[in-house]
Amino acid sequence: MSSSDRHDGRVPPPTSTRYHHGDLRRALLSAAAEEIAANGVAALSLRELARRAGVSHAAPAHHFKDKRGVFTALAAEGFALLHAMTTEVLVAEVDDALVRAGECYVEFALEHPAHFAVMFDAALLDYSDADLTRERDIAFDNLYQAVRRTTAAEEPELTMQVVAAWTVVHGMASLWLTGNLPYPRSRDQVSLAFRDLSPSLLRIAQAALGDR
Amino acid sequence: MSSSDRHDGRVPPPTSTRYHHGDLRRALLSAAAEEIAANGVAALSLRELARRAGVSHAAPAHHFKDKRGVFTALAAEGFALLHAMTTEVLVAEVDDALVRAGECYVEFALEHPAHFAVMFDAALLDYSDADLTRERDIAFDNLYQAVRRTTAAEEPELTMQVVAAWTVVHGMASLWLTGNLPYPRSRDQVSLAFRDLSPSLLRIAQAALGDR
DNA sequence: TGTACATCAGTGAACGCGCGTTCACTGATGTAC
DNA sequence: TGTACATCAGTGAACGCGCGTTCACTGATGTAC
Repeated sequence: MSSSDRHDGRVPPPTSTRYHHGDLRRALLSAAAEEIAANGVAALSLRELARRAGVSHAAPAHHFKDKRGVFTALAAEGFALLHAMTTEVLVAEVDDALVRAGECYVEFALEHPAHFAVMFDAALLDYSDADLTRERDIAFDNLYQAVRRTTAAEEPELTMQVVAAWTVVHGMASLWLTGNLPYPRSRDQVSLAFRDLSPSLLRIAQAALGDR
Repeated sequence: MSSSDRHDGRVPPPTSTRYHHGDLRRALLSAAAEEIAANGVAALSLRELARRAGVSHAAPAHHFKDKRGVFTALAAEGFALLHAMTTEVLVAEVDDALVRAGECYVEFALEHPAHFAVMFDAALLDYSDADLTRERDIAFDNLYQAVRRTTAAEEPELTMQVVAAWTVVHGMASLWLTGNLPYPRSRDQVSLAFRDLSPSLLRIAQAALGDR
C-alpha cells in the first residue's frame, strides 16, 4: 500500500488499493454472484467473498449480518432486476407483452444465474427482510399485469393463468440453466426458443386435455 | 452397548445397537434426504449424516468417497425411483400415458424433494459415475416414450415436444416445492392441479402463438 | 480556509468450532478345511 | 460340527483447515465552528 495511490481527486480511483473500499457492499454482492454461478450455493463463505473483494475477512460484517443476509440481498437485487426488465416491456404497450415478459424471465435467469438460484430457495432467505419481500411483490405484480393483457378472465381463472405462464417460463429457465435445453446458454437464443417451443407446448396442452 | 443386544438370531434386530450397522449405506442416504429436505443442500455434512445414523464419523468413508459421492448416489436413486414410477404408467397401456407420466414427475418431486433438489444440480454431482448416468438415461427414456404415445412426430419436432412436456412438469414441480402453487404440498393434489392448470396452459400457449 | 472532532469502514490478531481425513485398532461375519 | 483365518465394517483419537465472530485498533471522511 504505497502512499502514491491514496487519493488523487474527489472520485476515488476504483482500481487502486485504498483503506476505504468505496462500494464494498456492491463488490461483495458481485463476488457472491460470481462465486455462486461458478461453484454453487453450497460453496459460498463470507471469508471467500472478502478475499474476492480484496478486503479483510472482518469487513463484510459492516454490510451483512451473515451469509443469509448476503443471499437475501442478492435475491432482493434479483427481483429488482427482473422487475426492471419486465417493466420495460409493459410500458412499451406492445401486443405480445406476455410473451415478451416471459422472454424477460428466461433472459434474466440466463444472465443472472446466481440471483435466480437464490430467489426461490426458502432455505437461504430471510423473509422478514422488508427489501426482499417488497422487491418480490412488485416483480410478481408485473407478471400479473402481463397476463391481464391477454385475458379478461377474473379470479380464480386469472391466477390459474398466471401460474400456468410462470410454470412454463420457470421450467424453461431451470432446464436451460441445468443444460437440458437444446440451445446454447445465450440470451439471444431465448426468443428463438420461445418460437420453437410454443407450438409444441400447444400440442402438449391439447394432448393433456384431449386424453381425459 | 450391553452384551444382551448383540444378536439374537439370523436377522439382526434393526433397532438395537450393534457393532455392524447392517445397512449403513441406506441409512446414510435416508439421513441425507432428511437433512436436505429440512435444511437444504448447503447444510449437509458427512459427520452430521453419521450422527443421524448413530455411527462414528469415520464410518461413512466405507460407503462414500466424499460428500459429492452422497449427492451422486442420492441423485442416481432419485432417477431410479422416477423411472420406476413412470414405468408403472407406461406398462399400464392407458390412453393418457403422457399426462399420467407428468403427474408422476410432480408426485415424485413432492414426495422426494431432496432427491429432486439434487438430481439436476451439476455443481453437486459426479457425472463420471456410471450409476448416475445410467439411471438418468433410462429415466429420460420413459419421458420420450410417454411423449411418443401422443404424437407421430419425428425429429426434431419430437424433441421439441419432449422439451415442452418436461418444461411444464419441471416448472410445476419447482414452483410447488417453493410454495408458489395455490395447492397444499400433497401428492393427492397433483392430479387436481393438472386438471386445473391444463386449460390455462392451453390459453397461454394460444396467446403465445396468436400474438405473434 | 483551517482546525477539531465525531463517525464509521476496514484491519488484523485471536478464539473456538465443526469439518474432512487419516490411521492403528477391534468386533463381527463368512468361508475354507 | 468345529476351528482357523481372511475380510471388512465400524471405532475413536488425532490432525490440520477454513470458517464465523469478536474486539481493540486505525485510517479516512465529513461536518461543525
